[in-house]
Amino acid sequence: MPSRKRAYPFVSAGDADIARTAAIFADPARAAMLTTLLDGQPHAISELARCADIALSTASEHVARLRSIGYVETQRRGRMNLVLLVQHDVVTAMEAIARIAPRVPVSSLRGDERRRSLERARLCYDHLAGELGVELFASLTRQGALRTIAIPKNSRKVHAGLGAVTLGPRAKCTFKALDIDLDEVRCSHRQFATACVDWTHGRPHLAGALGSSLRDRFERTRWVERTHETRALRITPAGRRALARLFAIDL
Amino acid sequence: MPSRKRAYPFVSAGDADIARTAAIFADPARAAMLTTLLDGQPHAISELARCADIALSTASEHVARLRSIGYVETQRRGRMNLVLLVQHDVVTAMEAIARIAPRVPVSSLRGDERRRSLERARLCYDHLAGELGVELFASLTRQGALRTIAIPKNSRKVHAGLGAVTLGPRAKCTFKALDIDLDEVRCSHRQFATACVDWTHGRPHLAGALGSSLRDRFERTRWVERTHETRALRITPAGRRALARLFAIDL
DNA sequence: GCCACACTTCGGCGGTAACCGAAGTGTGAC
DNA sequence: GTCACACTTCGGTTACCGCCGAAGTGTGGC
Repeated sequence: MPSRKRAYPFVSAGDADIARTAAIFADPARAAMLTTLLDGQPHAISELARCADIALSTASEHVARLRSIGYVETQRRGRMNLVLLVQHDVVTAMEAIARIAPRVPVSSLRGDERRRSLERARLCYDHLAGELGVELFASLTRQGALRTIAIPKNSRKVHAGLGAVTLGPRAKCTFKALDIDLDEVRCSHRQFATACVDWTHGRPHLAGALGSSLRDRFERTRWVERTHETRALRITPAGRRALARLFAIDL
Repeated sequence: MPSRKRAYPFVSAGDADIARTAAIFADPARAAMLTTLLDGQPHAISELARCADIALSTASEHVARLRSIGYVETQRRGRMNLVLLVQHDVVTAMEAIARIAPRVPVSSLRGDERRRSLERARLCYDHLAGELGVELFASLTRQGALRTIAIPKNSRKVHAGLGAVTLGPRAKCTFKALDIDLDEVRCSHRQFATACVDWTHGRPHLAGALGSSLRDRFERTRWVERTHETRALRITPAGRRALARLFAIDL
């Protein structure tokens, strides 16, 4: 962060003000609040304060700032003030930053019930992760809906050993059956489909716009349900049946 | 930036450390240096210092930090120390941040020679912009190599009035003729193809991995040449001929 | 009316980190 | 050797901004 307001150097005239924007995400508390908001649901400010482990007054100030730049909108519900993420490109930016970010060491949740439910099925930003996400990715690849492209040998940097993800020959059919309109997904300005390595299983799950749509589909049809204030997901009986029928997955 | 080292809140355990990573980009000087480095060329530290308008000693410190986290590598050349961007996902992150960033007001370069050459042809991060970039985008769309998808009416947010960009029916043929391997381009982890609105012309030019490849092709064959220490590009006579022949463009 | 609760605003504190100049290191030219 | 030059390291300064608690506002319940 600048220690002094500087004149902007020539190179950035007419360009985007990257520094000022990155500063929004550069605070742990704000980043935690935004991460919570990535799920697309409205959250009370007090809840965001708890997520970020800061005083309510501080959280309120952060929300005011995020609102002033148009990232979130707030809506009074009784005496609560619900916060909703409305600038969807924020998701893209956070995903891109996350790709080059080191992982926060996971130490606090060892061996208990909570950890097991997170390993089973959870949200990773706004897409499905955990065993559920990993198995879905594998199934979609098996049935030819997704294709992973091997990295060419002359590539300079190998990103966690993963190639790119594109649609396979059966994509249209598979996603149509899931009521997902691929053209509409493409219209989101974020990375269309990408693989994200799961910290619980070390195998890839589907991220990007397509991953988000898939998660949306799973939630709308109540194949999975949110659990209170964690990112763990509960797979419903209907979800279990759908997984077996459509993806040959038995968790 | 944190004013105090905080315990990371629960929500981010196992997740990426977004705040610490965003902090790298959150300083105007570092952002300017990185923007300069986006062109993929090696730059001397003194040059970066000039770009960012800071003391050499400060620039040296920034480079040391960027090197310690693996974003750049340095290589001694005589008494100079050349800096090269090696973590390519940094480009993606900066592009994603730039998309949601306000523009730096462009005031200092009105009406002079420099401005005109920037309007003609220049780099926007690592792809072609200015009249050249805008006309190329239009030509590629005309000949069916690119296709822009209209935004569906129910979309919540319109991003600068632009839909997504995908390949058109003639893509394979057109890009093969340019010696661009689409599968290889797909392997980069960044957004495959996207439209970026040009600040000089208000019309889109091609960004993303494909835009970068195109720029690379134009440079390798010397259709365009860098000018010293600005992002303006000079179109060579060979480039002019190629533009007329392959794209029916006459600048 | 009264209280409880969710949030907002304000004042003041404190620590991080960006900055610079000066001194130190290493390379190249002569 | 001597000087010039590109960079590195160090010490000290400064200012931004994230933080909190306290006081203020507005809504809902009784």
